[in-house]
Amino acid sequence: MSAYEEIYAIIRQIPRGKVATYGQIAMKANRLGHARLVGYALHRLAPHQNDVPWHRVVNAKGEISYSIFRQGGDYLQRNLLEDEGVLFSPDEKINLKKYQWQPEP
DNA sequence: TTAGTGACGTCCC
DNA sequence: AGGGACGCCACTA
Repeated sequence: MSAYEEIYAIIRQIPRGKVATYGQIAMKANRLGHARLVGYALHRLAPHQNDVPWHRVVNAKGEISYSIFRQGGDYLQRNLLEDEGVLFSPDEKINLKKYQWQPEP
């Protein structure tokens, strides 16, 4: 089981209507402080891995982080989240206080 | 085997 | 308050 598969497994646990931050996932994957790995794992995520809710992963500020090379991707992610009931602030941010996933112990 | 790369987080002005 | 710089590890060619 590679480190990335661990990360994917954790992201799969994010419930519908909630979001998680990269740092949060890194922490649960026993990779404290390695948020970049989480980001890279998602970058490497193949399109057919539809069981991984990648759109529920945002940065620590509650903003959408997406590859700048994929144009329009941010719009797609926002759309998917709004579909699940996650509302955005006027400045395109998510209220983490309200929507951040709090993993069960 | 070595080097390059990549969806972030945090500290310091 | 806002912006800039650095660090970190896994994976591919």
